[in-house]
Parts: sequence; C-alpha cells; structure tokens
Amino acid sequence: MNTVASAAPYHHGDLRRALLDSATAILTETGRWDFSLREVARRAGVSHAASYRHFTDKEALIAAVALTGYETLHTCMTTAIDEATGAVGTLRAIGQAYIGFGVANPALYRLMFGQALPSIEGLPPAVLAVLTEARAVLRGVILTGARAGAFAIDPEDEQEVSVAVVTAWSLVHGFTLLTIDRVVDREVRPQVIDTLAARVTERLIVGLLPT
Amino acid sequence: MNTVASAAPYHHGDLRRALLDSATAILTETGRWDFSLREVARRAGVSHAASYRHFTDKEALIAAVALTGYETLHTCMTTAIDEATGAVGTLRAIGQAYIGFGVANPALYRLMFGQALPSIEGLPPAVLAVLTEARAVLRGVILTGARAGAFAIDPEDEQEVSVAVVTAWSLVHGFTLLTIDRVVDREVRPQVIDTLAARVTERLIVGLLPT
DNA sequence: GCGGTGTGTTGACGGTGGTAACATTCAGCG
DNA sequence: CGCTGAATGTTACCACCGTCAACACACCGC
Repeated sequence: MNTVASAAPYHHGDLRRALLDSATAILTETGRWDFSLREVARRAGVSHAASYRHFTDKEALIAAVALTGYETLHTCMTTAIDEATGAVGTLRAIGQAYIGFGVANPALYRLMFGQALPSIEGLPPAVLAVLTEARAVLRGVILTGARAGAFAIDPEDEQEVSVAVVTAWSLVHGFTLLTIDRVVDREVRPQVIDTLAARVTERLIVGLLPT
Repeated sequence: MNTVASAAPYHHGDLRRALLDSATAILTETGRWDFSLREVARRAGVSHAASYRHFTDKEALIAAVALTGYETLHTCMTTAIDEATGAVGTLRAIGQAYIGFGVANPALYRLMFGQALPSIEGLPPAVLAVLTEARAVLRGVILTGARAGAFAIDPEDEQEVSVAVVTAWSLVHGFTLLTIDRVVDREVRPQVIDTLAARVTERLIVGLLPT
C-alpha cells in the first residue's frame, strides 16, 4: 500500500501533525475557535476518537494550536528585532511585527489570547515559557534604550521599567484586538491599517522619548 | 397563589429578567462565558426550552448579557466624566473608570469584547449604539483637550485625532485584558493593580501633553 | 513467527442547542 | 360568568458533541 508520499513514520502517518493542520485550517477558514473535535478528525480522515491517542483533551489540542501561534509570533518578533537598529527602531519594529502577526492571523490570535484556555495558569509549560520570554525580550529592549538615554526612563527604577513594558504591551495587544474585532474599522478606512498601526506605535514611542 | 412579591406581570413571572440574572450569576461565579443554555434555564427553575420564548438563540441571550455590560460600562464612564475637571483630568478619569470596570467584572468584560459574538457586525443594534457612543465620548474629550491646547494634537487634523482616540482605547483595552488574563501579575504584585493602572494611564497622558 | 505495544475504530453514554407538538394560563369581551 | 385566542411554559425528540471502554489492526524487537 505504498503511495507516492515519502516517509510515513507511523501506522497511518503523522496523525498528530495532521490533526493540528486540520484544526488550524478550520480556524483560519471559519475564523472561529469553537470547532468540534469530531470535525477536525473528519477532516483529517480519521475516526472521531483517534485524536485521543495524541491529545488528552480537546483543550490540549487547542493549546497545541495556540503553542504554534506563540512560536510563530516569537519568530516574527525576533526577526523584526534582528533587522532593526537602535532602541527606538527596535521598539518600533517589535510593535509592528506584533500587530502585523495579529492582524494577519486574527482567529489564531484570538485563540491565543482569548478565553479558550482556562486562565493563563494551567497552561502547558511550553506556552508559559514562550510568553515569559516574549516579555523578557520586550523588557530588554526598553531597558537597553533607557540605559542609552533613548527613553525618558530611569533604568534603575524597576517599577518604572515595568510600567513601560506593560504600557507597550497593552497598547499593541489592545490595538490588535480592536482591529481584529473590527471596532476600529469605522474610525478609519481598513486599507490603512498598517499606517494606523505605525502611527499608534509612534504615539507610544513619542511618549517614551526624553523631552 | 399570591406570594409576597409585587406585580408579576406575566404567566410565571418576569422570566426574561430571571434568565438574564441566572446567566450573569453563572458568568460571575464560574468566570466562563461558555455556559449551557440548559443550565441557565435549570437555575431559573424552568424547562430548557422556555428560554426560546424570550431569546431566539443562545447567542441572543449572550448578546443581551453583553448589552447590560455595555450599559454599565457606559454609566461608569459618564459618572467618571462628571466628577472630573479639565481635559487631562477627564481623560485620566475615563481611563481609570474603564480599567476599573473591566478588572471588577473580568468574565463579563471578556464576554463583551471576546469571541462569543460573531464579529462586531451582526450584533444587536443596541450594542453597536452603545459602542459607537462610547467612542464618540472619548473622541469628544480628546478633541476638547486638543482645542484647549492641553494635548499636542491638531484638533483640525481628523486623522491625528483618530489616532489619539484609537491609541487611548487600545491602551486601556489591552491593559484591561492583560490584567484579566493574569499576564501582568508576574510583572508586578497584584495588589498594586490600581497603581499600575494609574501609571499606565499616566504614560498615555504624558505622551499626549505638549512639549 | 510471535507477542506486546502503539495506533486507529466502533459503539455507547450523558449532555447540548434547537424544533415541534402539546399544555397551561392570562387578557379581553360577550 | 364563560368563551376564545394569544402568550407562555413543558414534553418529547433530533442531530451533534466530548469522552470513554472495548475491540481490531499493524508494526517492533525477539
């Protein structure tokens, strides 16, 4: 029963990956994260109970999908950082990359930061690790900028740095969600989302610059 | 069969209100918006199909709950505005009221701005109306401040005003969600959320002040 | 070749959203 | 008062869902 496909490492193939792909496909097509496990299985061409050999739960499947999202977001941000120069430029790049990812993958973004997962605790450690690292990266950029005098922040004041981190994250997170939820559309024309994102990010940066 | 209660305008009482109350109770108790319609009915002491006499859909029930949330948020903001003076003070008051509402009603807030509703279009017109008005209020405050010279914004530049509006809304929205989702907790101690909210709001205002 | 283990299937259970047919109660009107 | 129709609530049912246990198959090392 050898078909054209290359290595099929298991019994019937790499079902875990197939399920993940099906779930992601449904997610991006319908824009909804409340798909049924059975539909995912159906789409992957297996029986409805097969997924339980690879995911303990429906929630585990969703968490796995979310994890891929976190990883993609992470690489988006790191490549953006690599291509940017200077504290201000780096912060700008991070913001734009973050917003760009969210707007490009609205359903996935909502799944990642939505409700599906039971509060942030109780998530798979891998997810928490990526989140924590993302925040650390942001903090590092702001701290570097503060030390270089690019931002009006005392690098020794832990609280002040934290406030800046939370502010920046809140802004891009909120903007991304408002855009995804089309709350923003009626304020500006949709084709200028990039421009709007840039200007919103700029507002943040202006607020951080030394006078 | 007259009980102590006053007018029971209908057959078995004001079931619509009772269902709404049950749903809200479950929401605040469990913190999850994905309750079952049947549980709501059970809690209200009626059969599971009774709700269909008052709400066309489960989604309609959820939308009705969300509407009460929007209205509460609206009154929170307007009373905050009434008690504040000056453009800067008003903006600060709005931000704090908004964040305060979200943090005090996490589940409701998530339901309002989450995923349960199918994008922002297709919502009951009443919901859209409240949202639109909220944005108009915010815009008015910023515009007034810009005209008075309290903010470094050209009041005649529609785009610039819009950017400021979206920035402000994004910031409070994002901060509220990050706080609700406990993403922020490990950055600062939880008992200082108010302080943090104040300082984050302050960062926004500083960014708007004229140099 | 053989047994065990990993993998997928079948079938069942309780629970869910939604509908249709039925039962009940209320309001209006003679 | 008694009748009638509409509003309200109940029962019974459907297809579907998540999950589990029992079963069937296919691959591995021996």
